[in-house]
Amino acid sequence: MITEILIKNRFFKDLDTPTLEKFSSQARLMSQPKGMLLLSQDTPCDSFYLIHTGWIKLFKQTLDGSEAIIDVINDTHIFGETALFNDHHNSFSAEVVEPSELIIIPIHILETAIHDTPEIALRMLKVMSKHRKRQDIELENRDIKNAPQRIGCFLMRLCPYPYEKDRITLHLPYDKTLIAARLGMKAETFSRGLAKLKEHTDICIKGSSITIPSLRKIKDYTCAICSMTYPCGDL
Amino acid sequence: MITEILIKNRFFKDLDTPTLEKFSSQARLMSQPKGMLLLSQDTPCDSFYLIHTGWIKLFKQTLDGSEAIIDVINDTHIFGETALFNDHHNSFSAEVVEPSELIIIPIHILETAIHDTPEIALRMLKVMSKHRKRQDIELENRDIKNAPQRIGCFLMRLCPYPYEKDRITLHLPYDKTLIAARLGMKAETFSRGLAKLKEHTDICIKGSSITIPSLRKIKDYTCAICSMTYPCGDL
DNA sequence: CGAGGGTTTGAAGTGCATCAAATAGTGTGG
DNA sequence: CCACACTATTTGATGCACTTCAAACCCTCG
Repeated sequence: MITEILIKNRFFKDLDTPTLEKFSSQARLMSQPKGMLLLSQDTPCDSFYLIHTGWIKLFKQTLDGSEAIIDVINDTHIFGETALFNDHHNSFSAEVVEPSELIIIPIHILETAIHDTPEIALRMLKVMSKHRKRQDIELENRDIKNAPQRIGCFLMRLCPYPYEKDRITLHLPYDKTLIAARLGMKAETFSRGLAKLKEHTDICIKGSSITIPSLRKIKDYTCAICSMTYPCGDL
Repeated sequence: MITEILIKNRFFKDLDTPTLEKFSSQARLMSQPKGMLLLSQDTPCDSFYLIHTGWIKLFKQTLDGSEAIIDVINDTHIFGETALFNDHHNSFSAEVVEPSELIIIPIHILETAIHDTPEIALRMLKVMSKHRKRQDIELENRDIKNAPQRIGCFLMRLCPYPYEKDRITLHLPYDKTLIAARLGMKAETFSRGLAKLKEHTDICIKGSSITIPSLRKIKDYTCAICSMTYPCGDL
């Protein structure tokens, strides 16, 4: 079961059997309800996680009690592995925001695998490289896109690939309040921004499900000022 | 000469001689004037750079002609290495913003070294991990700090370590316009923000040199809402 | 059905951007 | 060494996007 999940993931796919075995033998699959805190910023941590299903919020807590969202990630993503290069601490917290099934693996397995198996080190580099690109885009988005445009970008990235088909219906994967925070705005701004996006692109909003009659209109409105060329690809 | 520069850098220090030799034999030291474009976004690139002296701006160009600053980096930093995991392209451009001495190394050297030398892969991971932390903090800063606070944070990180000494005079490493962009604000906002910071912390501004009578005041004003604990360390 | 959180809406405030113009600073050629 | 040209920076006035505060609405779940 666990092995099956692992080999479907880019990071573990097509590894030689002994290496894969090292991970799978120590991995545990677990279900976690909404609200569960998995990592606590600056606290020692000796495991990392692979998301099988669900959504996880990564965030930083500040001295005055507020929080800054770093990312909200779902299946195929790994998190907590940064502790490896940070004295077994993570510089952020992680919380379940939608019921999730996670694979938890002792980080020392990853540590020795990186040292002993060049292929693992290489894959780790690819993971980090992808993350870097993701964060670069996020910074750019905050810099140059306004609220409705960031929302449009968010919606487009939720659309199943290939994007070509018209009339896509999707439903928001987690609370609007959290989407707002993820996009660096307040819940009220998100609400109003979505309304403005509707004016421009004829999307239809019913609670948490959204119907997009024309992706091209969203693209014209959202991507015109971006450095990425549509489609943005998997990030 | 080149070897001496390399071994002073965290990434190349204490490597075994043959490995170091592979890099140094193919490395070239060059001086580049302000304004020189070193990397162009989405253009094939087969070298990466180590900054010896000077400052380099990494940025993304958007379809409508504006640009978003990803980072502005100086000595000991590496850039362009991301092409390795991106089909020999970089997803950003790089420009010299202060006269710089750079070491340029063919990226295939790095590529084979990563594959053949576990130690190199490991160091690469550390570099990327550090970069990740840097970007996470940047995102947080944009989220929760206002303009004067981001300026304060920027100034504090310019201060020589250890920070304890009072009455530090430093001078801004590059144009105020660029610092503004780096901090995600306009030049006018930077100017006014610096003035506001002065009200709160008694810093003294003379052109591009700034005297800080009390680091504690800046810290109180700037770091109170941050997730990092002062001092922020080397990032 | 009712409590409590998520979401929307309205009104008012704030911070930053924009536009415009003045000032300071820098490098150039004479 | 000076005057000019050009850029960087500052300052002022105004506008807009987003936030804040407050209240209503809605939805879900016990």
